[in-house]
Amino acid sequence: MKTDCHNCPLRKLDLFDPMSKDEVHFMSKFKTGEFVAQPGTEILAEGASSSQLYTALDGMGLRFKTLENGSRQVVGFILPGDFIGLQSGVMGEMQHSVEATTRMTMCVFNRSELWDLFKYQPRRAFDLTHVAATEEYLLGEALAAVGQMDGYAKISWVLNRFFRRLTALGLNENDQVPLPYRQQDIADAMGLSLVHTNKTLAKLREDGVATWANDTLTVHRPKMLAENAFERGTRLRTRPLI
Amino acid sequence: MKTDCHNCPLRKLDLFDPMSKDEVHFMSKFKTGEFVAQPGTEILAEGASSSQLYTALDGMGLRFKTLENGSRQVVGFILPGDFIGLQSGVMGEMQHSVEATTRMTMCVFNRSELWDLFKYQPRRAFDLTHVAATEEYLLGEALAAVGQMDGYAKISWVLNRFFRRLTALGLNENDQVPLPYRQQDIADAMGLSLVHTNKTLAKLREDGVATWANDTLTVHRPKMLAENAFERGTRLRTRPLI
DNA sequence: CGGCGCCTTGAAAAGAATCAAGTCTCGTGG
DNA sequence: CCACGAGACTTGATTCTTTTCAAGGCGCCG
Repeated sequence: MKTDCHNCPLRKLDLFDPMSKDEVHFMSKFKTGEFVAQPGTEILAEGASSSQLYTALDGMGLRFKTLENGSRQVVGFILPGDFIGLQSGVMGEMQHSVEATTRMTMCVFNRSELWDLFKYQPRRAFDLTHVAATEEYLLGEALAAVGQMDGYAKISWVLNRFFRRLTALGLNENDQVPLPYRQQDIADAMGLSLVHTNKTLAKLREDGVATWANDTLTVHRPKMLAENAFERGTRLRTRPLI
Repeated sequence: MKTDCHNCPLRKLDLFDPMSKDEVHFMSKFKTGEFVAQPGTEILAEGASSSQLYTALDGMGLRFKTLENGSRQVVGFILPGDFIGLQSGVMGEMQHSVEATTRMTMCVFNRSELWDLFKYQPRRAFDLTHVAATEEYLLGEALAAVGQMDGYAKISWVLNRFFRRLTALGLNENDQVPLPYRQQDIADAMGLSLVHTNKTLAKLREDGVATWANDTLTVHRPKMLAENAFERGTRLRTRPLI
């Protein structure tokens, strides 16, 4: 195991709630190892029951559902610190698939030990519920964007969200953040066609708002981007790290 | 308090997981009273931190977010058995508003006692997390429908969902279920305009699939409705009742 | 009886999907 | 070293779904 929980690089970020010594100790016992997924690998499959749960430590991925009619809905983007497998852990099986976009490193936990967490670490159990509620919140925001905004606002919304999340993770350098996804991924997330997504990105570029090229997103006018996305003045919301 | 947890009418349904004697006892202490909301009343407001949490006992309501541009996204429909206020309980404030559509009766819990649940009832805490994960699952399904389906499929999807949920609650009589919402609510849930929603409902009626009138949904061809909605052969999924 | 809320319907306008090429980059193999 | 091909990105033209606009109808309550 390369990364010991005691010097977890993620926990140091302001984005995540601090953890007590005891909690860190519990987590380091709870963590059974590390797992590296290569780009394009499926980490969890929709409908599958996994005996492992993960926390993304490094790299990026995405969550998606495949419909009967063949289309794909991206239900979330996985960035470092995100917990993977909650549904499998508490409901028995995943309701969406998870795939690695870049090379990903993940902390591995045994599902069978999840019960210990509830039994002996109520504080951590509460945090896990917090994580679940946060997921629900994020999905609600996404639903509102997909359901109510037009194309220009949708793309602004998703880029703004990436910009803010990645900035909180300390990955912002001169208003540039890494964004290794494909346009098709963003299209499938926002319920737009690839062509329309592409044209909308071009418009945002022409408008001098943001440029996304070479796996890098550059935001020239952060305020304008946030306005386009109807962002409310939301302060940084800290959350627990599992 | 009118309804004692010991003879809770909801718990008897197959839809909900059984509860141990001890758990029922804990819940009846956890429940501090009952609350009746009149139609149109706001039960919880987005951004507000409530000191009370609820479980819908009777009646129907809806969850929604209001965007800066004035539009409204319905993020969920509340039916008997649904837990209300999870986000407020664990994250400190609600991320969407909750409103009563019909007259609603709710079990009331004190947020301050939620911690006891985690500390002394790990099994119930697990169930609460299960509820949170279920919410996430339902939102994911809705996101896929709103993002990937066309109007006809979206309306089929939401009607089919109501039909199945209400049937599981024992409210199906001769393929008729109560549906006291307005067309605007369904439109705001599926990201369609009121006009288009209305025309699509007319089409489903003409096609002999389903008729929705007088707060009652009649499904003439359940199989066809399910097919239109791209429903996968999902068996009834039981869930915990809080 | 009047007004308000909700449902219904037709016509016009707009936004987004689809169709159809064409370009660029990068890794592979001749 | 260069031709080749796959995958991703661009762009224009056309089609069609969905929205917007506009108006009328129905039922219920004061």
